[in-house]
Amino acid sequence: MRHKNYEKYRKIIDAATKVFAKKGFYNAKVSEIAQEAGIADGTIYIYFKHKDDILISLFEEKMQEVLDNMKQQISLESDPLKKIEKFALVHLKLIQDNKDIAEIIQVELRQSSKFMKNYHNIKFFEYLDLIGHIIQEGKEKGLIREDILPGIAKRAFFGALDEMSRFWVLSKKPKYDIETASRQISGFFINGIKR
Amino acid sequence: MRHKNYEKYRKIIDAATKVFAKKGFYNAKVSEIAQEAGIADGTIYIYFKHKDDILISLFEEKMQEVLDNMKQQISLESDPLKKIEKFALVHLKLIQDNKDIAEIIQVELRQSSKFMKNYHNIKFFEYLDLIGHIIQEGKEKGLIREDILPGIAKRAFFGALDEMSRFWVLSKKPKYDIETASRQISGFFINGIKR
DNA sequence: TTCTAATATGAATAATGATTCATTTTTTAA
DNA sequence: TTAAAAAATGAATCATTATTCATATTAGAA
Repeated sequence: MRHKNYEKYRKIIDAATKVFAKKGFYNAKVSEIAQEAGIADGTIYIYFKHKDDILISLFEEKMQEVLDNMKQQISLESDPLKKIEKFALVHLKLIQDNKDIAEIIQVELRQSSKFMKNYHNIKFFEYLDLIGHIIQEGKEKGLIREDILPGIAKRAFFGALDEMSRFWVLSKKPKYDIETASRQISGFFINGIKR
Repeated sequence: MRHKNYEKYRKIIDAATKVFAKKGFYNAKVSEIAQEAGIADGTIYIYFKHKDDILISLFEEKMQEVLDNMKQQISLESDPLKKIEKFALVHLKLIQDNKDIAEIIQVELRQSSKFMKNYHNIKFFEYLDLIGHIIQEGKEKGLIREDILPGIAKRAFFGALDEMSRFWVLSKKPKYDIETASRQISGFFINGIKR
């Protein structure tokens, strides 16, 4: 699919991002996406098999961007504890600069587990594993306590950031600025796990 | 509504819990809920205004239970740091013993923000505030650092627990047992915020 | 330029499932 | 015991929308 006419494929993805973010997957009409993209309803079915397929593709595209960006930013730091700080900051910045992505992650990440039992969200696991690897590295360098389980810690840290962004997405006026929130969260996470 | 015949009201709520948990709100048919409850489709509309109303009522009922249970359990501890440990343990236990509730919280808590912009989820905020109050108390007693912001910390802590339960709900075989997970999470949270 | 294949269109289809309501059953109280 | 009210039933309605497809447009090759 994605080769024929990449421009139009992108246009549909972008339109769908907006519409899904505003209405949620189930309340978004395919015709709205078409309208937002400035094309006919039927055209969508040349690029995507069905509505679900739009969501999955969109999610993977977005996650890939996020992933690439995060990897790049993290690679600039060498100290694992600094990497964790950076992760928090970059994640929350991303959410702030791109609420659509945040909403999609928030709602659709949960949806997908329900309406597509078989769709395994590889990209998301990769994202989680970025954190897992940092923690592993920290343990190896003796910076992080031996008893910390990366499988739990990575989820806890992601969950903390994710809940914070859920809050932002919902409230009109963010109560805390990115730097404060990110400093607090990575702050007590790091204090909590360091040797 | 909820006075006429509380038994049947409960029966519908219970049926809906099962069906929503299995299929998710949008894929759950009202007729399935009726069937599960052993009543006619139309009967549901005697007790609830519409499908959304079932979800909202159900959510509030469940949250009330969770809230009462948690308050009770926490009150048994006097040390704020112990209360935090207890919170994690009770939360995760609840999830394990009652996956239906977990799934509803996971998916519908997010949904609701989308499909009912006006529905403000008071019960959920109350739950979050339990954590907030504990942290406040800990600060007052000089057990928790002065610079910790309860508004951020409570969300981070809840988020950590919630992401952990998401993982459980999704995976067939839980990889970590409740005690380990809860000890880890409350462990590094407490280490992270204590003075 | 002209023909063909690839794309795009959007009106029509067709399935779905929430909600209603005329009818039946059950409960209440006189 | 009986009549009125309340509760329950489930078949019929009715709106909603994803998807299809016959037709039209565009692009590319010859």
